[in-house]
Amino acid sequence: MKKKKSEETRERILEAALRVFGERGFENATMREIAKEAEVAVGAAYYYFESKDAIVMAFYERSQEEMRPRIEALLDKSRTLETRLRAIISTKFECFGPNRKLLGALSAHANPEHPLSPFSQETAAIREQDLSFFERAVVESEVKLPGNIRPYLPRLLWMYQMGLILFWVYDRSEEQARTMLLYEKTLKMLVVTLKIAGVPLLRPLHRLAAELLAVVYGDS
Amino acid sequence: MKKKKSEETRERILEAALRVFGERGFENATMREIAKEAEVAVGAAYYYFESKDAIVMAFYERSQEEMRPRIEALLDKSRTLETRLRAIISTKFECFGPNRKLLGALSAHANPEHPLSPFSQETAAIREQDLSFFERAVVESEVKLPGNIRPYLPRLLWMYQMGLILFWVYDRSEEQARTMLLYEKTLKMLVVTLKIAGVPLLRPLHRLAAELLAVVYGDS
DNA sequence: CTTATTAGTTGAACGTGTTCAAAATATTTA
DNA sequence: TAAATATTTTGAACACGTTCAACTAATAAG
Repeated sequence: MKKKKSEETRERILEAALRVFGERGFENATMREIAKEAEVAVGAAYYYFESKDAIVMAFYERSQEEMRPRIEALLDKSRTLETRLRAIISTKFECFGPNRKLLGALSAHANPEHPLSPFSQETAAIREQDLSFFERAVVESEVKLPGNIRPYLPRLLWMYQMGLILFWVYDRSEEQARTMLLYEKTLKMLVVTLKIAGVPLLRPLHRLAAELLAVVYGDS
Repeated sequence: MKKKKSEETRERILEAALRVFGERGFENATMREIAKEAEVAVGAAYYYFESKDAIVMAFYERSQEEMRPRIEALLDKSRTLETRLRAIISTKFECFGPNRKLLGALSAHANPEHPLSPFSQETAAIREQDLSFFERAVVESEVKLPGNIRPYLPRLLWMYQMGLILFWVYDRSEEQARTMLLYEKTLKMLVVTLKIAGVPLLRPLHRLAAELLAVVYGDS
């Protein structure tokens, strides 16, 4: 017995839940059906997971664990900012792919006070780790940016990613083709923008941008 | 009897609901309590409103009706893009002010398939009218912008507004001071950006931006 | 005025997520 | 091994949003 039996039960419930979510969607899936599918009583599901939402949280966490090594490996191989960003974001698309619809039923939660929101206290740990990928991508690249803006770049890129994922989640086009176009074009724009960011013409924007970022992210 | 009695009942339920939402928050407010507060049976609330969400929808609609004349009057008086934008957005802040917290409980819905989402089919009418304000603001201003980007400007500004409102809704700072700073600084950046948008240096960005917008907003 | 039709109102009942006291099972202690 | 303790499992019960058949009040038709 390598794994504790309770660990197996937990896993069985999580798998059952993802199956039912996939069939019915998050809202229409009932805890009773999930329990039935996992061959346990309703109460058992609540013994392992605090709530229906918490099951999804567990899914997030498991996904993050799966993606981390893949992303780290790709980051090791990549040199430019562009390829680094591709490494991170493409991996997300791939790993979340099978559960894209589930994500859609969830991202109903932009509310930072909602436990499932990517901006909430509860998801802080995951978010911070994710941020560290962008920190690496930036630090290990040769991006020239005013010193008062540069510290915010990782967080900006993270936000950019979140927006892209949100678009993707609700993208109804074949194979999410629209998201992919968006992905290509915005990434190119990003690169061009960073390239010309140092031009004197844009100086007045720099000060404003720095002040703006200080407001948004506190004075840290 | 100027107003039909049923109209009064509907109004009474709506007011009661907003009171209870204000006290308890949207999630914690129960239909039973709202009905009690309005001195009707639960069923009556459902006779006038399709669901708990629908009550909020009615609130949206009523707010829009209130704001329209105010915004139109301000637009008549304003000449520059900046003051026009201020007219629209400041009015929102003022009108939604008393119910800011309620909005927070709701904007949990970024999901365009959720009826209450500002991106959903159900809110299309309201959204389109709102968009028309930005169309006016743009058309009646002297903004120089490449022809392939200009058509999208109203929608971009609308999005900018939505982002600002979202930030505001979750702004926990005293008097929402952070949002106000964000408001000032982003607006200034917007103006500066539009002013220098015609510079040749930025030519490569124009093509990318136009393609990008075509992807996002279809080919309309 | 009487009757028929429509508009408004009621509250019990349904299925939901969630709780919890009790039971069953596994583990530790003596 | 036997008893005590901890872990896991159970499903009835709760409060919620919502539905709906039955009822009452208002209005229209004859």
